[in-house]
Amino acid sequence: MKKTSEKMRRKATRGRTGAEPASTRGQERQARILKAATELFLKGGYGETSIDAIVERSGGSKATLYSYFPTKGALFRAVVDSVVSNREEPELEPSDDIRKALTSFAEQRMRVVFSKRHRELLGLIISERDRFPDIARLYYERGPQRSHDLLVEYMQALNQRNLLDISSADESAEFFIGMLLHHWYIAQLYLRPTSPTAEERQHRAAHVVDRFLEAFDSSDRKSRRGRERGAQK
Amino acid sequence: MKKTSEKMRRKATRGRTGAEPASTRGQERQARILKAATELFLKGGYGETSIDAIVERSGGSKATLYSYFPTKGALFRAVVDSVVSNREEPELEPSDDIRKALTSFAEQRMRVVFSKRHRELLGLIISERDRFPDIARLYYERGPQRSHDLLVEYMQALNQRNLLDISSADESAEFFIGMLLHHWYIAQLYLRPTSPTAEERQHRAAHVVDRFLEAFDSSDRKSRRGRERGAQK
DNA sequence: GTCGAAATGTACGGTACAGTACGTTTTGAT
DNA sequence: ATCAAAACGTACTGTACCGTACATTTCGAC
Repeated sequence: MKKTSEKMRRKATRGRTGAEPASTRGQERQARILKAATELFLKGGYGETSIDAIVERSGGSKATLYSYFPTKGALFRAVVDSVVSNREEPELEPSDDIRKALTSFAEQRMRVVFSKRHRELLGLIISERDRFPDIARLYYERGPQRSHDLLVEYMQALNQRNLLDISSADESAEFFIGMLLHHWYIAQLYLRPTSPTAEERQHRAAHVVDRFLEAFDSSDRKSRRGRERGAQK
Repeated sequence: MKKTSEKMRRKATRGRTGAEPASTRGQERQARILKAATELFLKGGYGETSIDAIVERSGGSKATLYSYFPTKGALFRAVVDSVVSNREEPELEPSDDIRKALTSFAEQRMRVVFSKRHRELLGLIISERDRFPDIARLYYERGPQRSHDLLVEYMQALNQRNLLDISSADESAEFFIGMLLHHWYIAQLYLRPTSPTAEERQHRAAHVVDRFLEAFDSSDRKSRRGRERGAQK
């Protein structure tokens, strides 16, 4: 056992901590594994995706995989965690132009929720809900919950300034999002649908905002009734 | 061999066909197996439920099971098929009292959709959507689709008689159901929630119908605005 | 180029499970 | 009581797969 100073220096510069990948090489390996696992898990689910398949796709070896992720479940957690965390955050520009703000929010939500990636993610999370309930909860809080809270906050602010006529901001937000998403959401869950086009999303966003304001905005009431009348199936 | 008349009569009444279970005994065995399989599949999912477990619970033997259901997948199909087919059908009493009709419809839908049985069924169907896409489609058509169509039909009728002011019955129905179900539906999917109580369901049904009529019923407009004002969180 | 750590490949242990084979027991009609 | 069909139970086959062991190769810093 010799203590050569070079090695000690090297070790010192790295600042490695037990868990985290030390070198660039390690990071790269780990990333490759995570990527392969993500693709396979999203496509095939947990039970149907074998470690061997992940190893083969990642190009690495089984032992390496297990040196980074102690178990299949841990790898799964890491995958879903990264996917959930790297998703587009819900945003709501708190403009005074209510129609514009709501429409933009609506379109953004639909773009995210009805994307291919999200569709795969949903199936995965629901399928493994019993095995990994904490993951399902994490998703719920970062996704639907967060989006809901954002909308509630905005509506409460508007309500206090009498720009909106709402008895319960909570319920109004639920209604708005329900109108917007529900129908396509279940189709997405049970059929294997194609995502709506940008046009369809815009169309729907506009209609939902119209109806919503019609029911909730006292000043705006009955204004655009004529315009809507013609151009719908 | 004596031919006593009683027995011949009995056999004649049976009318056995090749596939179908001949005797009472067979029917009973099959039913026991199906029941056990239903319970286990609904609770644990497809992959997690083993044939041996089903056999054990049904009290029968493996060979018997395989004599009725050629494969695990076939048994699963039979299970989901029976559960889906024996569900409560969506109903809509086409009364002229719009509020009453919609409210009753709404409460019925929620009672079904947020029942424990239905919650389990959803998870199962979504989880195995890739393995059994036809089953998912069957469920969708008999459940959400059917309920939607029913509502559309009703709304179109009302619209033609100018009792409702709707540009697209399709869209209106989507909005109504979305307002009604979406929020709790999602919670049910991602968390492991308790079903809403009868009171909560009534409360929500009333609110949804109110808001809906406010946005869509030209005659009813602005009538109950004051009443709603107080008693909401 | 040298050396140690990281990565690889392969093979294996252990286990869980779908489906089959077959000898034995139960059932229910005559 | 008798007899055939149905049900049973147990053991077995084959397979898929998680996780480990280990001997060998590659990499990257000096």
